[in-house]
Amino acid sequence: MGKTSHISILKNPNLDSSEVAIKNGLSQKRSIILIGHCWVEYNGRARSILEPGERILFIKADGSVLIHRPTGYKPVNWQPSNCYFKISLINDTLIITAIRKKVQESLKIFFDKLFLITVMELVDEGQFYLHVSEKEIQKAILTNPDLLEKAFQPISYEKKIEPGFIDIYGLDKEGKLTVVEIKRGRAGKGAVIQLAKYVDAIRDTASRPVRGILAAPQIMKGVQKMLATLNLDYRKIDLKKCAQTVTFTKATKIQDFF
Amino acid sequence: MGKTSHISILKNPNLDSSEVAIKNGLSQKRSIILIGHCWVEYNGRARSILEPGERILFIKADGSVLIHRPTGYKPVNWQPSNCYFKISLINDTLIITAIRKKVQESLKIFFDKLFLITVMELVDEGQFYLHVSEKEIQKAILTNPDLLEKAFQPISYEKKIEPGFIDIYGLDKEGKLTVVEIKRGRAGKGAVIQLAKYVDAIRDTASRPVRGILAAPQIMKGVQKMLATLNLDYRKIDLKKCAQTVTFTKATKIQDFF
DNA sequence: CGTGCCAGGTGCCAT
DNA sequence: ATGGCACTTGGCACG
Repeated sequence: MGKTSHISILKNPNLDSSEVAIKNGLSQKRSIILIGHCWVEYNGRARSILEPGERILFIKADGSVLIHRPTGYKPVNWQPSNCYFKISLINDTLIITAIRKKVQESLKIFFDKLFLITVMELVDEGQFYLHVSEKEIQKAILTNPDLLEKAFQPISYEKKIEPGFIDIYGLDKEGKLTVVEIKRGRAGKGAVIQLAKYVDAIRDTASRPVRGILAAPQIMKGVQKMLATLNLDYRKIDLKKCAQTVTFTKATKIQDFF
Repeated sequence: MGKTSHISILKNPNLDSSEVAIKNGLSQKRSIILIGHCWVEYNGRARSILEPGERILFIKADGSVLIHRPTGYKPVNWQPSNCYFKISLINDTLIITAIRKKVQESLKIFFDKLFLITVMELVDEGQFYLHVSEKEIQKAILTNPDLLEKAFQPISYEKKIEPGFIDIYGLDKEGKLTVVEIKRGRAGKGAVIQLAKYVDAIRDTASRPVRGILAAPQIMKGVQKMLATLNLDYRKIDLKKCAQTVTFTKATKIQDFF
């Protein structure tokens, strides 16, 4: 048993001491990494079976579970946070059951050999910032409407109407009611359909002319024609300019623009 | 430095020896777990910054990368398999860069303190089986059409028409053309819209009566009414029976049914 | 809680 | 590569 500042390690533990270590770790809300030979059963929205092999089991302090094979960036089995655990040792097999009760789901991991147990308490207060999401494009356009179109005037955003939410709602330079649908990637037919629905809905309620703009950095093949048919517009969005417009700080909230 | 069958461990290593251990591990195609204090930059389809904190970095033998914070089932940053690495030690900071060249994306992890390095070679030949996906419901209905409706006769599946693909296409016991849309979970409005589109499309081309069936284990509130309005049917699917119908082997392919 | 929709979505399979 | 769509999707926001 080695111990660093806040990490405990067990090398080649027997299953009895493993059981104790895991139970202690869980009760103390530590994160736990188990490396060993195991097999897995999942039952819930679907069902799965993973045959025996050497894997890494990762249980986080918040009760999320990941099982990783030696390849692939995605876990082979998992359980989102807030599940509770049952640990038992039956017939030389250590059984870890992770249960989620909201959606009746259970994950059972059976270990017959453990190579390494790491129990740790990690301190992580760092903020995570993701830039140029759809929300940030929205924010950028609200901050600087010229990014969309000269003299565009936003009225509101995330406006609720029957089919869903309108990304941005405003007036164009002619003063015509305008519905803007934002896509952060290459916009496809789906985006056009969504926009058309919103335009129709607004036209019904407002009973005056309504423009529809698809705002995206790129559109897929055929989308331009589809837009033309439906009498909708496309405005190319410059992600770099959006990124520059949106401040590099998290502090400014979108609400601050109104 | 401790060593088990195929796991090497370094506790509280200095950055110099860490650099060596990581480079060796990578060149030997091992999986590596680093636990330490780090910050992260991601640049690619989007951009992100993760401020300093204690995390787990997991590099797999196939060149995939995961960075996990102490909470949340998803990695905060990642990189899919087959990326290549650059390791450098600059100003008491160990910098690990994981680069994917297909889609120009890079992930940079900066460590100023490492608590634990684990380098391992995992052997995992076990098969993974997943059951009762939408595909398997489809397979089950094709095998035993009574699971959908008495005397239903499938004609084809994944039939391509203008708006997309029809899950199952066939004749009901009256010989009427029938479009089946399958949902593996609780079907919502979206599923009804999808089904309606397909029914309309088929009606246009076939110019004879067409039935539409929504096949799902459950439907959401209001969907029944929506179906009634659009003159579409709902057939409840019994997932247990589907699971029994579909053999518990991975070998059988859906093509074998035609 | 359900409903809607985005995601660095990912993954699979089709043309 | 591009397109269409499911996913144990997860996650957030909002009525």
